[in-house]
Amino acid sequence: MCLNYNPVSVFVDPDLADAEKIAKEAISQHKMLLIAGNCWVHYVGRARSKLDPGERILIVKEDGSLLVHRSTGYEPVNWQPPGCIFQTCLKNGVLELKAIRRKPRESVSVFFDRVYMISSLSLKDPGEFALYASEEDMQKAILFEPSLLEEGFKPISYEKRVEPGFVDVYGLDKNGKFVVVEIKRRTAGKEAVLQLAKYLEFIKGRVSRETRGILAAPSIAKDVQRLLETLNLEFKPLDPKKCAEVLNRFETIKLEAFFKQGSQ
Amino acid sequence: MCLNYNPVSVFVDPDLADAEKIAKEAISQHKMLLIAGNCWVHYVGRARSKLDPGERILIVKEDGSLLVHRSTGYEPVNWQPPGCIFQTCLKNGVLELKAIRRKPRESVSVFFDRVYMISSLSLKDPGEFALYASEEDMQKAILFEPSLLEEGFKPISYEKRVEPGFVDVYGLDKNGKFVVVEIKRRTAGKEAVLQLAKYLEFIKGRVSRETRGILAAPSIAKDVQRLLETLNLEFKPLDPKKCAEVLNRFETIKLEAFFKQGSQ
DNA sequence: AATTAAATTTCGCCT
DNA sequence: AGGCGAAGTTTAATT
Repeated sequence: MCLNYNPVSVFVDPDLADAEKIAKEAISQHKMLLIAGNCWVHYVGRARSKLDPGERILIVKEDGSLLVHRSTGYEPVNWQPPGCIFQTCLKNGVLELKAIRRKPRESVSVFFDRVYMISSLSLKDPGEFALYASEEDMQKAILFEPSLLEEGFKPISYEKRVEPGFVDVYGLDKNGKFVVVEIKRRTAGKEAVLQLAKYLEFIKGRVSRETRGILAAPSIAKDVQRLLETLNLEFKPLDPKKCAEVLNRFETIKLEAFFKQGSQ
Repeated sequence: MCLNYNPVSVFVDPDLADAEKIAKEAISQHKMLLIAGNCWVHYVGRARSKLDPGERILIVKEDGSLLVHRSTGYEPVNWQPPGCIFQTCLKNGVLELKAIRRKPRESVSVFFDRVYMISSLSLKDPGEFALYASEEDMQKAILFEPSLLEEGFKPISYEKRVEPGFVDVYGLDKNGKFVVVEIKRRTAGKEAVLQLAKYLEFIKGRVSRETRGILAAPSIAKDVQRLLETLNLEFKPLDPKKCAEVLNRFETIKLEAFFKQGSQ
């Protein structure tokens, strides 16, 4: 009835007393808790709701958030945001799991009379989430659509090896000057400016033409902007959302080209 | 490594080939699919996103919706609304699960290199979900706050047994007339009107005072309204949300009274 | 902390 | 099916 493996423990068809023990332990140890069973739900707070009995999935996350999912629908039928306090109570053959929140004062109670499966999970999740575009995507977008950087820009190469590291994008402006581009996905900090300065220094020593250094990022702090200007570098606002639109457009074009080719 | 019980099958530490088989089967049979494992996610569509590797929960529901949940946060990090088409692909030790939607054209791909647990579930869920107030709650709200029905209304009893069934609420109006109230949670239909008429007919035969029949519901269809008027009955708009506010207020009052009592 | 604006908003009601 | 408005909206950014 029980299986353990690395970050997960699964119990199938536990009695409600065992289920309560497992749930209590998972919650107190800040593990993710997952229950499949027959339940009904009461919510009182900003609004109020009742969910009549049925088989559903309950998730309690490490941060004290709660989700009740039915077998259909993208949205949870009931939920509670992070930071809840939890109580469990086993009485008359019913296991109650209550998630309480203050500010606003509200609570969700889930009542189980059957638990088919209960699982506690310790999930390690260091992965970064990048909406619209990662730094790599922003680089790709500039290569697809160089005018994102400035009118007349012509990329020559990317991820170019220079002594201190790799130059994100490297090219010529409309006047034939060499341009070194450093891309940041978030508000550019001092490090980004210094990095760009280093790369430019290296390039200057190896090229006879005039050079420019451009820092492309969604935004830049005022004091960092001053440093940038002191070092004779430039800032270009680059919106990840705009980059995503460019990438989607080009991928669609590539896709259409593929279908055209395929149909001939 | 595998446990079966009634509506759920759970597989712990399956190899990716088994996981693919289980996933394919669950999806084709319109069962709910649940995977815990190490994964990364790409989304392209209205927007675009990348999620770097980490341990997460994937849910595919019967209706073809998809959810990727991290260990924290109330919202899914990636998702796809109901009605998706699914593809799976096992290649180079990576299991890809792709959910495609048209209109708008978008797709979410989840790549697993480790599956800790995979489960398919056949959940039966007939339970009704009532936001704000169930019919019973609306009845309770009128008893707490009779002016919800009309100014001067005085409830006498509720769930009163009459020959054809049970009268929801029963009382006197400000002029001393008997009032029979029929409550519906949704737009009132013909049945509700006929039911109220039946109850009122029964009451009329047993009471010497004048009587009124009031149908309380969020709304009523035009043709049903005509029938209602023909039968000399009345309609009173009753908003479940307003009822919920009343109930919350009274529960708070009851709670405060309880605490006052407790502290003395 | 409070206010405002955006969201892969979603969802329901109406035409 | 498309458009509008509300949501237990939520969430992030800004004052």
